[in-house]
Amino acid sequence: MDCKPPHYFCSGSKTSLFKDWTTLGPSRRSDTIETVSRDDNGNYMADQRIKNLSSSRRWRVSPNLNGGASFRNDGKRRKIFHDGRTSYSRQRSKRISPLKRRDFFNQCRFSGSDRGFQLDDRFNSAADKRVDDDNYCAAIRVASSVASPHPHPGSRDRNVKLRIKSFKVPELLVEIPTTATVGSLKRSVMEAVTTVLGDGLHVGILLQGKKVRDDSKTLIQTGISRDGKHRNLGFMLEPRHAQIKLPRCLGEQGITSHATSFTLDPRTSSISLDPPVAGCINGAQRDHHLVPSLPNISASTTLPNSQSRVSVPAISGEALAVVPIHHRAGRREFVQRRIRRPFSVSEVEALVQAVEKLGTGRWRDVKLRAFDNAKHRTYVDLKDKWKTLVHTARISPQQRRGEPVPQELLDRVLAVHAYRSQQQAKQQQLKSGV
DNA sequence: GTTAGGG
DNA sequence: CCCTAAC
Repeated sequence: MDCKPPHYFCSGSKTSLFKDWTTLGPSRRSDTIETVSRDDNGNYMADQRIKNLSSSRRWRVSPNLNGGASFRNDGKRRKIFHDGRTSYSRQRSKRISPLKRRDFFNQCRFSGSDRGFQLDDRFNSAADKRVDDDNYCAAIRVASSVASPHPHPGSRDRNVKLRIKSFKVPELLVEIPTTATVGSLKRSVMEAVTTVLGDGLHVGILLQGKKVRDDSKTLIQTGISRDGKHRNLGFMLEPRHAQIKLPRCLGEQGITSHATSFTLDPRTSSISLDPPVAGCINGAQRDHHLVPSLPNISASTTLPNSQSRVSVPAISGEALAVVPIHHRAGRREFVQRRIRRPFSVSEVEALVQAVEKLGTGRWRDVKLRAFDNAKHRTYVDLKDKWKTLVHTARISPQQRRGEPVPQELLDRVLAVHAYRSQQQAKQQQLKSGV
């Protein structure tokens, strides 16, 4: 019935995916391990807390509470969302509060000392470089040098030192309604990127043009050895799925459930590597769990009238570092604000009537009496609505917004409120006065 | 789980 | 609508 807003493919500038990184931990020379996250305005900032990607991601939405694009992976939550939020308050009570969210993210934060280690391109052995992309987080590090400061004596011929000079991630397509805000566009792109980096990618290794598929092989067995003949060794970020659909809910301005999807371009780019060089590593990292880290996206928000895309091209780093995240299944989890659903006049009528009968302060009963079938109205909502009704009734009609509430109803609101206030005042006097 | 009130 | 102290 309602016309579906057109969708634009939004184009991003071909800027580096991994710029604006800052030093995260002790590093030597100019090589740094860097993390990227965003500030309160949703901008991505370096060296702040990382919102981690959770393998057990249950439902994901925009962190911006006002109607950001969103999607969720959790069937339970989705069910609730689609069936009218049955028992919403229960659900809500289980959500992560902002503080909890902060705590959650803090657990995922990269630290320069204990958590953030630097593989420094030195692999202890083939087996040690066991990159389980589901459990590991790799941060790209721009390095000016690959020189190993502490070469491990006697291990030179058992280790291979790799320097990744460039890194590309697959192209992203972000589809978003034209009625979405720029902010939600940004969030959509972020969601797409984090999803891809979270569990939509895995690392592939290309050796002399051939994919190395057997993870159990050692580097020597595979041919990635010390002889320095493998200039064409490459790492790839490969889409785990050729296409990832992200059901989204844009809670903005009546955009409620436009399916937005982004498509992963299956094309991948390889990482060029310098010839292997003997090196060493100080072990102890083999059990760290890593997942791809969050790159900085600087996609332009211009909306061309034709299809284009958010392109997430390449970084121009020179080395790769791997940074662990303690959080095992550490994935991010956003909380979405409920979509705004203004009370209709009939709802106001029902509310006023119920409050006239039950009075204020029995919102659960009011809910049961007048809104038992309105699953999206909690008793807190009713309490809040009453509060705004009282306020609305007190201000001038010119100041009121939204669908006009009949003055008759507002008069009743004031009458009930005055009566209840009076009762309450008497109670107070009884309590303190005697 | 509800209520009440600030955000 | 959200959040949460207080009950």
